[in-house]
Amino acid sequence: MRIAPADSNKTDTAQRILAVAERLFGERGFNGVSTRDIAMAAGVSKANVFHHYSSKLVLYEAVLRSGSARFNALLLRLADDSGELPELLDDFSQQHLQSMLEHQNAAALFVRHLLDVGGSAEHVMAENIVEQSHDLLMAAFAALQREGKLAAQVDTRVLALTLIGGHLSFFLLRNVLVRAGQPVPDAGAFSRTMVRQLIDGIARSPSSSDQKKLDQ
Amino acid sequence: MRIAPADSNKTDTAQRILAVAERLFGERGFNGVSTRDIAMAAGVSKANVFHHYSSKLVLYEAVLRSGSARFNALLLRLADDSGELPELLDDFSQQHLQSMLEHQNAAALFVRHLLDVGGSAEHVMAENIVEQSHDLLMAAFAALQREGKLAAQVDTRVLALTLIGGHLSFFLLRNVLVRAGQPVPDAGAFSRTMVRQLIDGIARSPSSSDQKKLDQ
DNA sequence: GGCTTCGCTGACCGATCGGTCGGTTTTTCG
DNA sequence: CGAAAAACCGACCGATCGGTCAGCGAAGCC
Repeated sequence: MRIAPADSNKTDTAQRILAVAERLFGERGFNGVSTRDIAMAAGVSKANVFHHYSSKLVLYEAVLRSGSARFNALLLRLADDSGELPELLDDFSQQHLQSMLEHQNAAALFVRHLLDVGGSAEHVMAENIVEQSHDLLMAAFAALQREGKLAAQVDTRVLALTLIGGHLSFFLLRNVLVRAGQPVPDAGAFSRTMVRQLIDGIARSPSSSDQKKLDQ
Repeated sequence: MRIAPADSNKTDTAQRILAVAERLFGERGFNGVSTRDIAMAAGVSKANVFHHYSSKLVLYEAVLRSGSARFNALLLRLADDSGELPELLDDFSQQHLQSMLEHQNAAALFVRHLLDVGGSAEHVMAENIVEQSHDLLMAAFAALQREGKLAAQVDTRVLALTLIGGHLSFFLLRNVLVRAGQPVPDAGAFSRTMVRQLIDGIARSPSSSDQKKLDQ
């Protein structure tokens, strides 16, 4: 508590354990990582892990919480955005995808949770966080629609799922795509192209939305 | 081998073990399921599981293989499709999403694999299957583009990722959406709406593509 | 009939799991 | 300084893990 390190009041060691746990849990899932693995990777004894976190599950929940805190901060920044549709959507898409890739272990963790069927406490927690961000995105789209920036007949819920779904598949498949040989778009180019195609549609040549720097 | 049961030459018991394993692995992941769990759920002794499958990993790979066989059969049916863009995309999207939901455990299994980082043998296998289906979809889109049914400036790779990404997010989030209160579109309606929005774009009122039964 | 093969089982194995405990070092504070 | 508190450790615990093994009973084959 000397310097109050911005994002937490945890000890250095406790934070290091948390960071290592986030990486390992993200890479291999809860059951794929032992407390011995975490202790060894963090350079401490296994007993010390239990000194800072009373159980493996508690540590796991702490990882989940810290990841969700980061993500919520991102979403709140997006809420009070303004501008025209292409730039707005571009900005959000860009930041969302970049954030997924930057914190890939946390992202993987949440996806893993959505796959699990059980109604466990952590599962519900992960669903709550996802639902919360979904609501935020939906609200933003609804506002766009009210202002006439988004066509009235657009189903905003479907749009939201399509947009974050695109990010999801890019995130999950980027390694596969790399192996496939063809040149792989970086995240920025992918996000930009996807948003452009979403706005203009894929059936005809573009006309309604601006075209300026998109032909790069 | 008496009746040669259509899809395999395995014993009844061996098939039952396989089916149970697919469900459990899909629900909880490889490390989240013990061979005891599988044996108990299948109503056999644990030793019998090892009689039919030499190791847990071999059983897991068998599950993966049977899942990929099903999926490949679906893809091949899609390849020799013909018609106009809206119907074509609608058909593919419809069947792909429906297949994901029908075999949700297999789908979950593949997603889990894409999350894992290790270059293990099963991981590579899962990536190969996904890459293969990705290539098939890409080829179909390229043909559409050659025939002029798809706008020339469309990036087919991005389109493919957007489309299956939409399915992915629907698949992952359907439980969350249910909890969210608002009416949840069924898979068919979701797929139809997504394809329509992809074709027409979201920025303007539709004109180029047909509109007939979409206002349902 | 006998003899082999096959599906199947309960009992057991060493290894590893999450978690605990007693004790030692380091830090904090009056 | 000295005492209390917090950080940290090696050794250990019962439970469960994946996997093995000797043997049982029914079916197929001569």
